[in-house]
Amino acid sequence: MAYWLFKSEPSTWSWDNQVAKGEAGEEWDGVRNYQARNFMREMKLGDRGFFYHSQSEKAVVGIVEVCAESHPDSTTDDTRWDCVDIKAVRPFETPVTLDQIKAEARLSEMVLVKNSRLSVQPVTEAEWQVVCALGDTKP
DNA sequence: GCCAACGTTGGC
DNA sequence: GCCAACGTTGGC
Repeated sequence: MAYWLFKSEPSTWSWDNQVAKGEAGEEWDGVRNYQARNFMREMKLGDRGFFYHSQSEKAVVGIVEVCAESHPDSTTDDTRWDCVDIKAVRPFETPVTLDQIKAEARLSEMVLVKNSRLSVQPVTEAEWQVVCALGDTKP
């Protein structure tokens, strides 16, 4: 199983919106970046991901699961863009802020730190464990 | 609200 | 195929 991170502006699509979709989950559509799309194409059913709020909040707030593998993005006719569906698994007991992540030496190689603009990114298993521990949340 | 970083587009 | 111009993102 692989681990990922999905970034969203809470004013556009928040953790609460995601939770409201329940088990059905929701398309992670609207991504128009090749790197991000390629990562989504690699995702497998059951892969886990962090749900990250960018902009004002800048914190990992929950855990999601891939519930549909890569398929065409329904918000465009452009065949270049694919996306996956994700569903909420559980919220973080304590959101883990970008500041905390930056302050943690074991997370210095995270894509979130290295390339802050990439909206869908891979997370290593070691990083996954550290962030979950910081958030007092079961991996 | 600003600005730096980065990705994409389009002209050559 | 290169590179300048432009648009967008996201941290501060």
